[in-house]
Amino acid sequence: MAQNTQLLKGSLINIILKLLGDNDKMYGYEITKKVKELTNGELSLTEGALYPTLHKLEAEGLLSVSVEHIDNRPRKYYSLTKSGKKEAGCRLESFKSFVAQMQLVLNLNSAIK
Amino acid sequence: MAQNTQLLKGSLINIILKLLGDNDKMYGYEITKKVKELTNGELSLTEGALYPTLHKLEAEGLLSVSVEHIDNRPRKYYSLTKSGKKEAGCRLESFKSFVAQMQLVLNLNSAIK
DNA sequence: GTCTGATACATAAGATTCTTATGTATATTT
DNA sequence: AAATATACATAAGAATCTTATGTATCAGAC
Repeated sequence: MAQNTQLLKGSLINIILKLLGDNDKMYGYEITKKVKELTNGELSLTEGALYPTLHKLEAEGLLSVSVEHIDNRPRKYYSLTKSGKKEAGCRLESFKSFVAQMQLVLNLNSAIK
Repeated sequence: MAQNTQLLKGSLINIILKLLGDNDKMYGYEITKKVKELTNGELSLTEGALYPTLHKLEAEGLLSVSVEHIDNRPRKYYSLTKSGKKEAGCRLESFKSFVAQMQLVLNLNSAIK
């Protein structure tokens, strides 16, 4: 099943920003499920990486939080703030370009490999 | 010119393995130039990251070195070893799949962003 | 003839980001 | 009753990168 662990360096923030750009509010656990679903189980975010990153983005003012209680359990919904939307736009642009550059490099002379 | 610094986490090793898979021997400085050239200056490897990574891959037995002297200056040519070729195949496969998953996630609902 | 920039290597301190391990607590399924 | 899923959280340690610095040679500018 080839789970791509160990391969997320630097992309976690971009994944979060992208999903919140599309969905307008999501909670942490939901994000982990969503990524698994979107990638057919190939990519797994660990909670140990996710939650601190959400806190960091909140501290930076890119995300806002609202807590709701579902089934007697708290959920923290995150949304992009106004400045978060701007920043997300920039960062995703350059991350997309980075990913494109990676494919460029990886797909040269594919005859050889 | 939007230089994508800060975005290379985890991909450096894969870039090295890919280039050495294609070119059979390269030296460090040449690798930095090659990446700049291939990506039209968008991606720059820093030497502070590159050289330690080459040393590490050598220590792991994936690369072999031969020193040549050009213009009275030493060059260390790196090549994939036998086991390096095997490993490179595996790692590049899963890195390619990771990059593909990234594009998958980044290009959903692009209408919204 | 000296200075700048390119070539070519190297290392070290510090920052960032991830993994792994744990912990708490409730709800659902077996 | 126990295991799994839901839902958050933090902390120690590892891995990987940035920035800064260092050495040394060579080519071209001025």
